[in-house]
Amino acid sequence: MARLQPVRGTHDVLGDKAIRFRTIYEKFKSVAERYSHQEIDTPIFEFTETFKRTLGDTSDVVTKEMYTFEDRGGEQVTLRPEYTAGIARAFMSNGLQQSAPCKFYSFGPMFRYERPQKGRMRQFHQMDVEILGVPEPQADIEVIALGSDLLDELGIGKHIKLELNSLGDPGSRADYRDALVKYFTGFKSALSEDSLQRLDKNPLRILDSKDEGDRALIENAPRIFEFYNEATKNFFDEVKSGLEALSINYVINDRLVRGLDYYCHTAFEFTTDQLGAQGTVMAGGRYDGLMEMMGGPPTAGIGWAAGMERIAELISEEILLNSDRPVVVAPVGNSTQVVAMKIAHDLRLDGIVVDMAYRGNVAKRMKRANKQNAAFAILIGDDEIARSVGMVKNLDLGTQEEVSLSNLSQYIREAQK
RNA sequence: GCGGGUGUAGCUCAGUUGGUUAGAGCGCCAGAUUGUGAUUCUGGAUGCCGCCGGUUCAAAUCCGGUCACUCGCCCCA
Repeated sequence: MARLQPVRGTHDVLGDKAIRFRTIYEKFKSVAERYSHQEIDTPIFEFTETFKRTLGDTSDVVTKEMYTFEDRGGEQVTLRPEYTAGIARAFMSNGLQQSAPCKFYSFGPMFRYERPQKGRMRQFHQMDVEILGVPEPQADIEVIALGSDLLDELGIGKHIKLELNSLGDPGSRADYRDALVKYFTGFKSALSEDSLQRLDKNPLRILDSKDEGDRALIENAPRIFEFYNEATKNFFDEVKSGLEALSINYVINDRLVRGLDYYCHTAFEFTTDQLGAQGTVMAGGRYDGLMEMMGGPPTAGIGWAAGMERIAELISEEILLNSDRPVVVAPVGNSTQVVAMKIAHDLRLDGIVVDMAYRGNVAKRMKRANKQNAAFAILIGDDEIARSVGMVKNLDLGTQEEVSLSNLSQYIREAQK
């Protein structure tokens, strides 16, 4: 027997969750469009190589988290674990260098083979925003402001803080990396096993180790800002003063890093303490080296991705978008079925949300209406048909009156105001 | 991949030192009320006690394994 279970780490989106998702998406779309971003939808899978190139052969995502398989034509393909690679690829595939700068937004499912946990699924959903072809710090400011506005409009800005850092330009970044390796190599025997691996794979990552022994060493490790050159400093200052001009609060976290080499300058995360171990709600940064690394022309890029499921857990009931309450048409007796269906259809053509009470006696059908959270029930019996009226009952007030069929739509619309 | 917790009705959960027919609330269905819902009253059905094996006269209960969920580590949105 087939297991009537969803695959581990996947979930059905329905009911309250669906409403939350839709609310978040509508706000996201509206805010992104106000920043003049265009919608883009890239395929949910790409050639495996696309992700390997961009994420690096040693990253956890590539080494153990990708859903990779061979298709019938023998191609190695991978369900996307993140957005940026696909969008960068689309940028080049479509020759959009011509129309740069490009500002995109997108929303959809992502896949990572991980052990599920609170706020972490194997199929999850992200909203994503990218600006391609703008090396100026104004893009950094705009992208962060977009994210900040969205969280505010979702009513969760107060629970979330913006952590900000600069990884520097490639020059200062490389200097810092060297200094870190040198420093930690001196304490090799004291480092945790995890950090020991990070030392040659991804030394910057040691900085956010939670191991107590590591933390003591990290305290005295060289700080990234000591290695900022003039260009880096200027860029970062512009970002910071821009955020201040827009009254966007941030805290500097010089332990906030990105492992891969194509990242530079701005790195940021919007985090909360209300989601257990998974505190990051939105994260992004600048990746000016990415396109070149993928084999395209040098193109600046900055963006962020935000986790729908995580945000869905934070937003409160009050901001959820509610849909129109339906009107329920209830035929009385089988002979009225067809006429009732026609009445329902006319109402629908007039833009009214209509459900039908399909079976049972009048009490049953009224019950059905009530369960659908209907505002009105319209009883249609032989008697009503003979006189071209419907018996319209207001289910909130318990009152009812006969309304001529030709006035039904208008009556409902007025009453719903 | 590693460690902790939990699996009993559609949902939330009780179930005594192992003891024979496994419970409650909510929800669901039916009736009171065959042209009037939500309230009220009455009645009904909930079930491989996650799955497999072991111990025992006897297992929802104890033991082992397994699967799932969940929390944390790693990593990330």
